[in-house]
Amino acid sequence: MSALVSAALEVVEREGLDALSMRRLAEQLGVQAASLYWHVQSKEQVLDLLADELLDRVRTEALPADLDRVATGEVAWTDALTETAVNYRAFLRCRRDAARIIAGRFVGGISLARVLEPILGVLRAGGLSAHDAAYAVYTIIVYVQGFVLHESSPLSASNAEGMERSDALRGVKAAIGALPEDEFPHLAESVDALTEANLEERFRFGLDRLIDGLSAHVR
Amino acid sequence: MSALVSAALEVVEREGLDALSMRRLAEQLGVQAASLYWHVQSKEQVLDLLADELLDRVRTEALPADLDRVATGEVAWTDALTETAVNYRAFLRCRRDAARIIAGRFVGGISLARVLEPILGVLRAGGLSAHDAAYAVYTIIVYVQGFVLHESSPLSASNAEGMERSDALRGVKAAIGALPEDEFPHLAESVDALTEANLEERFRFGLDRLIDGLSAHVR
DNA sequence: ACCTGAACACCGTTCAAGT
DNA sequence: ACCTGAACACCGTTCAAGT
Repeated sequence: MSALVSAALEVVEREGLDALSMRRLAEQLGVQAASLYWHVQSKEQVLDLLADELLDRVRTEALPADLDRVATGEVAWTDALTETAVNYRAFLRCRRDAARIIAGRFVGGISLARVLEPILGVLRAGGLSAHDAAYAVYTIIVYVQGFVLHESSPLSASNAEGMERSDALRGVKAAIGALPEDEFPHLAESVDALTEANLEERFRFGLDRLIDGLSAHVR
Repeated sequence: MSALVSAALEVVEREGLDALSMRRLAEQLGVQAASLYWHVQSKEQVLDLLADELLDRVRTEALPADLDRVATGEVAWTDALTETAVNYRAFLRCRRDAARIIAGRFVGGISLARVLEPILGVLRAGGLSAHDAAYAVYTIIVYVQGFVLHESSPLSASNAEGMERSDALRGVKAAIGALPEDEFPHLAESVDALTEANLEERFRFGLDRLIDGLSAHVR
């Protein structure tokens, strides 16, 4: 990994993606901002390199080790797929702003290929056609990235001025509670589930439904 | 709708979200940038207002008119849900940068409540518990937003220099084709489905699997 | 081959001052 | 109640010039 990418990664990890400017990145490298343009074409390209590096870490850190044991019948393909998605979410959650960096752009490089290949293998072993496996892996990725993007998105400025996320959610809950119940009967019933702070269960619910649906599609 | 919000919406529609600066917005209103801060606390708040306005339009423009005919048994809940998701995607696709604006922040206001209420009604009529209906609507929203975010995301700077999206995809396809086939056998089989330019069918595939899974969960 | 200094055309935000 | 002018501390990017 180039010094530039590792410096960029360090800035993002310590100060967040919004703090990553060409000037800040140059400072991290002990160099002037203008110098970066000898190594790189634009800030966009820095973000591409960052996304590619993160994708590489997805492969080494988030892909379960036993994906190849699906083809041998030792592991159920639905379980392998679930574990992959759960690990991917965990990865995106723990590396600062990783979801924003990866989801915001489409880098069709070798790193993506290396991530997709084993997952496609799991789906093929599960009995999906090459066509459906492509669609399925895309769907899973979109769901996981969309979920993490949502759960780590800033709350609206109005209800988030330096607040804890859970406090802000309590505010939303209170606001829903104050709505006329005859106009919003279903919302009133579902408010607790909608404003839970722990999204673990919610993630699993959607993922399980999705994989159930894929499983039913094979039969 | 306030003049400020409608001006902001106009700038976004004509020049894109990236062109929306406080200075550009002020110009649109025939005023100095500093003046905006009498009406609004920050740019963040402008984006919140924008998201809220768009959510209001989701309700009036994207929610199917016959959602209440699910409760009477005239319309199948799965069909109503599918139509809602399809319409929502179409809405996000046709209003410039709407996905980025809405997905990027969580505005727990009345506009969101008005969107969620009828969808929750559909799910409740379909037999889901209040708890599961909450999870299900969240899952659908995450999937649709994640999908549109992905399909309208910029391609990496390296393969998108002023290129058409379809040309860039052809480039990705060629790159995958050049990979050693013994190392990437599944990718080689799935490359066509992965690099299709038309995402209509792909969207429906994931959505159908998801709603199938929800449907199976009820029984 | 790699870096600097200086500049250009921008940002979001604040604040005293105006009407 | 609403707006301006000027300023502050930033941006990404270019380019001649340095070593």
